[in-house]
Amino acid sequence: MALATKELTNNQQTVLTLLEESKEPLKAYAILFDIQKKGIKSPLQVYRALDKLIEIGKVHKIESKNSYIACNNAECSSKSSTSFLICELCDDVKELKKNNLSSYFSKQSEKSNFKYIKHNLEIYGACKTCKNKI
Amino acid sequence: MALATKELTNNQQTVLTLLEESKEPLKAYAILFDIQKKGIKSPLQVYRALDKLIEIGKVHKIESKNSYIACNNAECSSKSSTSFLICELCDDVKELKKNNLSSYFSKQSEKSNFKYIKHNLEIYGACKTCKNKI
DNA sequence: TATTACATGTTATAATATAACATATCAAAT
DNA sequence: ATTTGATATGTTATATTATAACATGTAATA
Repeated sequence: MALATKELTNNQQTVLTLLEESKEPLKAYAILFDIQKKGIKSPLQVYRALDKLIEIGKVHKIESKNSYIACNNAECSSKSSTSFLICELCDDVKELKKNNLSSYFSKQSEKSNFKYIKHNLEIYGACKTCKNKI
Repeated sequence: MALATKELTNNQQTVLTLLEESKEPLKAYAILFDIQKKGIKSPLQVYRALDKLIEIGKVHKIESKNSYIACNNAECSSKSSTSFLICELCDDVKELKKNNLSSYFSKQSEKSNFKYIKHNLEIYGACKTCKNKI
């Protein structure tokens, strides 16, 4: 069965739904806390679901925040590469979509004789709503 | 006294020297292990030294690896922003220096109505030495 | 010399993530 | 229909990364 249509397991779907409904990135133990009523009892169950969801591109990890965010895969420029805009005032996180960053980074990398495979970009600043407050 | 010439404390200098002499990024507890003979006994002493060194731009954290690397500040394009080339084969890490990434990201961010302040970029791929092995 | 701002030392604990192992599920191959 | 292989689960324990809290020290300065 094709990856795209492969069904998720219960645990994976439970974690994904929670992330999709969340307005903000969630930490693993926050996820655990929120879904204990659905039968998930241990951190490992959460981490395993996250690992799988990340692997298939449904979820990304925001490394500098140890947080996880659901991805609208259709609009995501890449399964493995990630680019985020992180507001330092309100902690809002948005994905930078439909960009040419990969090809740009690939060229930049070549200058250092480095073969680009994927990237993680975290841009910190002020979001639309907060930029006026500065 | 000016920041640039401000002297480091013993703990800070000990941690910085270790990182500067290391060929690879080090984790906090690896640092602790390596310098226990120099009187540093607790994780907190390491983390505090790292915090300060990061603040003044002498050290960067590689978020996706929970590792720390010394920075040759003179060549570093920015104290607060970081850009790394990380080899997935040998784990070698190099800083991307003298680049125009900040202005590029600033423009990209504007398209999303986001005010750029700083960034962290981690590019994964194959380094000069390893790219032939793929 | 009192004040201020950092830095230190120490113990304890919080937060994040994985190891190890026994079972279970389920589609595909025989 | 059964065996196989790959993957997921449940569970307990533990490893790894990082901070809280608080008492003390140090050194420049007002």
